[in-house]
Amino acid sequence: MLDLSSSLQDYLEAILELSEVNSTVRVTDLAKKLNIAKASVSQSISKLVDLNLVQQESYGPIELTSTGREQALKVRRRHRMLRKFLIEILGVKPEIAEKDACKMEHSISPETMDKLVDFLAASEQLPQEEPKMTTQLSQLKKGQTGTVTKIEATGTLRRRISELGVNVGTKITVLGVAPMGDPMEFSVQDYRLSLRKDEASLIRVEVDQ
Amino acid sequence: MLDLSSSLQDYLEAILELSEVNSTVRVTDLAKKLNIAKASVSQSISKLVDLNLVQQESYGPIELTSTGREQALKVRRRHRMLRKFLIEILGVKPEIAEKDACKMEHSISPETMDKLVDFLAASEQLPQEEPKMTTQLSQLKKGQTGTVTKIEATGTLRRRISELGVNVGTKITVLGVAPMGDPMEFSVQDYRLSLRKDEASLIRVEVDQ
DNA sequence: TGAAATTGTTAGGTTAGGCTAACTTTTGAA
DNA sequence: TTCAAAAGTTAGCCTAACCTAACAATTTCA
Repeated sequence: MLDLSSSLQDYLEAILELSEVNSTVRVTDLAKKLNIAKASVSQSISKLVDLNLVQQESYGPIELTSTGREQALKVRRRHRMLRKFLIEILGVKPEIAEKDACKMEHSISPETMDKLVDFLAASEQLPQEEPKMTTQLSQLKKGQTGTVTKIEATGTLRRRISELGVNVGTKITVLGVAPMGDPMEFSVQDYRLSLRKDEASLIRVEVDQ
Repeated sequence: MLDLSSSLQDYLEAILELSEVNSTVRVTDLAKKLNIAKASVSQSISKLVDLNLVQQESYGPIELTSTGREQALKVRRRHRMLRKFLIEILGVKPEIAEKDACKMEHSISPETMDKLVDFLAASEQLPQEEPKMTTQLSQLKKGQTGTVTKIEATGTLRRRISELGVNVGTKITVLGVAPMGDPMEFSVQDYRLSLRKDEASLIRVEVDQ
């Protein structure tokens, strides 16, 4: 694992986020998202290109390399875990949790992160309530919101889903379905997310209301 | 509350720590503790002097002003709380907890810190075991270790004791007693601490072993 | 299709927080 | 009491990450 500065990690994470919403990621998008001057973004991107984490031809769009994507996913995973912890365990307000997670993600060691994940897992097991009626996420209609009760995917897909911020307890809303019924577009914790229908069918949710 | 950079906060905290162990704090001590070149320390101290947080005549020892001391105590309180949280709640190893707390203390918002303190307080109340035999901390002999069960001090003194890192559950060891029986010298969480005998008598402990 | 608007880059500057080397002041031991 | 070692300061430099201003490339659309 490379030793990236916090700032560069933030760039990677932002590129990842944007690439899931927009078809191309451009300097201007990043500048707006991170609230940094275009010129500064441009310079930082050059650094990331030198590090082989990002590809960009002059004046062209920005794309993560596979190493870059890997790094970005790790960063985001930490970010989301931390936020989840702050919100669900400590009861910090979401806006503040978001900001703090953003800053803390850079100072927390892998060991502590692991313990934090353990703690989250343990606390999720505790409240054993009566079984609820659940459906596949893919069954929800546009506009409906559900709370994830179980992730039936395994292996890489399970990990990926988790990295995308979808975990037991997460609220997820259907934003829309593509013309052919696939993929589906969701909103999770303020992020947009696309999943293929067969992927969504491996996530069980309890429909809200 | 001033808006100090993390680095300057670290200096303040280190000065406070050193001032409790040494009679005077010098540039060299700080340089060694923080692992930073003397020249850099010297410069940073000038900044702190400009900010009225530290007093120093040229070539003389370093002393916190009252504002500086206040700031330093706040920083240390956050540091210790975080470390305590990492160790006691998450079960992170002390060495790692120490390092992480050091870095995280600068990125955590007051709101989150409050929640964290609440959480610690709540988790301390849960395990209600049978009452134990306790004594006043002032009754311990040199070399004995006790676990704090109650702090009977109130108001400012109570706050001060807590800021010094002494809280319910804290292990505290008697390092020695001054010739006249006062003050007493303790070791708490790797720090040295002096308390007057009458202050120590307001802390109840359960003797270890 | 070509000028205006948008997007991206370059040049040059700032600040914080480090560093080394060279200097000055203080201290303490012969 | 004097002078070498230790302690502290100053000068000058570096890097990361930001900035603005000016310039270059690319789109867009009239």
